[in-house]
This record gives sequence, C-alpha cells and structure tokens, in this order.
Amino acid sequence: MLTQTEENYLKAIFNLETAAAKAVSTNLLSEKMKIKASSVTDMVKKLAEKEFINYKKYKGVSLTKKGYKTALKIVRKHRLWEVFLVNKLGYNWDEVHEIAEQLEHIKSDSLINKLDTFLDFPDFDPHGDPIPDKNGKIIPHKNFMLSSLKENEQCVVVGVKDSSSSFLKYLNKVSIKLGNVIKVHSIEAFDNSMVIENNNVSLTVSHQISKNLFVKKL
Amino acid sequence: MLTQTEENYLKAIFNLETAAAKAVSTNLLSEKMKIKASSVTDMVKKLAEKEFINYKKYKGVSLTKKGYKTALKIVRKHRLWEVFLVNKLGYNWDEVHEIAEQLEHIKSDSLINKLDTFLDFPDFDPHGDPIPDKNGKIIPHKNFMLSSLKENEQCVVVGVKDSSSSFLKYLNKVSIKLGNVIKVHSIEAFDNSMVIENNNVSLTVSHQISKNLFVKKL
DNA sequence: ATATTTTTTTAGATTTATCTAATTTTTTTA
DNA sequence: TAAAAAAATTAGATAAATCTAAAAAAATAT
Repeated sequence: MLTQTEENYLKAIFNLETAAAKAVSTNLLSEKMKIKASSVTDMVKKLAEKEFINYKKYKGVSLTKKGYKTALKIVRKHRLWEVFLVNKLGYNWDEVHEIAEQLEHIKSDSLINKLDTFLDFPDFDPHGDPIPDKNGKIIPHKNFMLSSLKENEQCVVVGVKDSSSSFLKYLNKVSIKLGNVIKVHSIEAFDNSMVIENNNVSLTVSHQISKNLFVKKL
Repeated sequence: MLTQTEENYLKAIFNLETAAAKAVSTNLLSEKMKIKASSVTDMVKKLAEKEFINYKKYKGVSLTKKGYKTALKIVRKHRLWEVFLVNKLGYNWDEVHEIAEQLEHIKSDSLINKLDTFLDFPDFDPHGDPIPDKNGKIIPHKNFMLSSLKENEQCVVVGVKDSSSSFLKYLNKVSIKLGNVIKVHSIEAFDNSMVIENNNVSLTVSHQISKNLFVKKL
C-alpha cells in the first residue's frame, strides 16, 4: 500500500513525464513539489526499490508500467472528484484543485467507480483534461494551443494547460469558457499577442495566455 | 492545524466520553484505537499541551470546549459523507464506515457546507446518529433501547448503537430497517431475549441485539 | 494496612518524510 | 580540455507517531 506522499511523487512524475516526454530530473521534481532535492533523491530510491519507477543515479526517473498504472488511477480519482465538485456541489473551476488533491488519496475502488457512475462517466474534467476510464483508457485528444493558430482561423476552447487559480480567474473575467468559439483576428509579430473574438467581443490576449489554451480547429 | 491522527484521537475521546459521561482512561482509548497505552500517553500529553483536552496524569482525559467543537466538526463530516455514500452513490449502510473514516479528514469548510446543502441538510446519518449542523447544534433525540421496552409496547426503529458491519448485516438479514415499526410480543426472563413482530413477521432477538437498537415508543 | 494486580507513565528505539551542509558527478563555459 | 557552475547524492539531524520493556502509581484483594 502506497502512502499519500508516495502517491504524490508518482502523480508529479506522471505529469512531468507527460509534459516533457523524457526522464524527469531530481531538481525538476524538487521544484514542482517544493521539496528539497536531497529528499527527492531519498524518495525516488524507495519508489525504485518498490518498482514503481526506473531510476539510475544522476539520470532522472521514469515510471514503470506498474507506476504508470498507479499514477493513472490517482489522476482518474483527482479528475472525477473535480467533476463532482463543479457539477454537483456548484464550485467554480478555479476552486477545486486543492480539495481534489486531498480527495484523490481516498482509498476505495468501489467508491471511485460508483462516483464515476453517479457522474455519468464523464470523459473530461472541468479544465478539459481527459479522465482515464476504469481500465486506464484515456481519450487522447491531440489538440493545438490557441497560440499555434493563424490569422482568421476559428476554434473551440477545449482545455487549459495551466490550471492555476490565477489563470482560471483571468479566463472567468474575460468570459472564456470551455466550448466557446474563438476567432483569431490578428497577431502582433512583436510579442505574439493576439486580437481574438470571443462571445462577440473583441479582446487582446498575450502569448502567455494563448499558449495555455487548448483548442480544436474548426 | 491538526494531523489526521490527532483528529482520530479527538473523535475517539468524543465517542467514549458521550457513551460513558466521565473521564476517558488511557487504557480505554488504547483498546478502542488499537494503539498501545504508552503511545496514547504521549499523544494525550500533546493534545493537552494544545488545549484540546484536559489531562491530569493517571486521571484520564476529557475534551475542552475547543476540543469538543473540533470533535463535533469531525463527526459532522463523517456523518454527512455517510449520507452521501448511501443516498447518492447507492452504498448499503453496512459498507460506508471505513470510507467515511477517510473522507472525514478532508479539510475544507466550504466543502462540507456545500455537501450539506447538496444532501438537503439531513438530520440523521444512515445509522440514525444525529448530524451536528454548521453551528454544532445536534438534535438530541433521547431515545430508548429496544431492550428497555415492556411486553406489548410498540416502537419505531430510529438508530443503531453498534454500527459494526456484522451487526448491520444481521439487521439486513432479518429486514430490520430504520423507520420500521416493531411490537414486543414477549420477553424471556431467563436471557432477556424478545419475541418481536417486524414487517408482520415474528422474530426472536437476543438481548445483545435489543440493547443495540434505538427506538422511539409509540 | 499490606501485598498483589492493574493501570499508567517513562525511557529508549524505530520508521517515515523531511531538512541542511558537505561532497561528488555531470554539464557548461572559457 | 581544464576550470567553473550546476545538478545530484550522501551524511547526519529532526519531528511525528508508533513500539517494547521497565518503573511508578493507583486500585483491589487478602
């Protein structure tokens, strides 16, 4: 049985591995988890010993098949609880992360499957991230970032890359929601900012913003 | 901020204090929590230091006002989650205790109040135990045990004292549910067993059973 | 009221997850 | 490629929650 701490390491490795597609370094884990590098070294040794990760001194870590399956289950729980908090309890999408961080560690297979049923088997969480099903299958949606579009292209917002509360609050403020149709009016070559149309309103967004929005081209 | 372990001690003290109405001894806590008495001594010192409990060496412990309020909040969370598990996810009343033991430690005031709203402010959990409201108010239902009734008296089942899975499974088997009307036909003086009528079916229950059922006289 | 038993506490050890400081390995730069 | 910088590891310490064994206090029994 994994401790909550061990689960958090696996989840962090999963997220970093998915984003970077290569071995995850000690310092990167240390930074993302806000834990000193020396502590990370200790823990990855332990997780390697238990065969959840591959670890070679000075070479970073990657998930084993066993570790991947475990991480996926934690991610499934996190995202299902987020759906519950937003759809059933009425939270906003920028308020649920912290609570889901706690709920994801509740141990009960029946619970998570009953929750899945209760929520009617959602495919995506409130931030547009795909929810692995009972067997670990994810709907892979190979999306673009808004920043990759050209002038006059249109798209639908399907997810956020950065799901920090501050980014989500910004999106609330300018009324950008999942499902919205956005049209790119112009792109400023100097700083890559974009003038877009959202909800019939014209709006300038920085590159910082556009590179954190997943969209589907129309 | 309390650790999960500290919360468990407070809850255990709360339950034992409620049942016994006097100072809770080290050995009693040790036994109920399945933790060695020496460890209990260490922890009660710490909780006394933090002013959650009153503790005098060799004299047992009791909750302070602060400790009582904290314990009540944990009990509120536990019972609300049990209602969620039974009413929304479809669990049976004998399956929810363990999961609620985990869920009760989730830290978020807004969460528990939104859950309360979602469940429509239930007054009792699936075992008939009263749920403290947001301000810590409990509906005190001064009930009798089935074992205290006399021959020919009638009552409604309103709760269980022992909510262990084995007891609840027994009740499932003989179709005794909260809300059922029970009539006492006869009492056997030798062992205090009772012949009762439940659901138009006559049934013999031992004293062990009857003293663990809360009822309201009709 | 003294001896025995039970309960409780103390002392010292262990495990988990963290830290700081020092050292070693790897990478980058000049 | 040798020196400097960065990254990673090791060594040793700490805090939390537990344990066992021994000692002390309280309760019970003779």
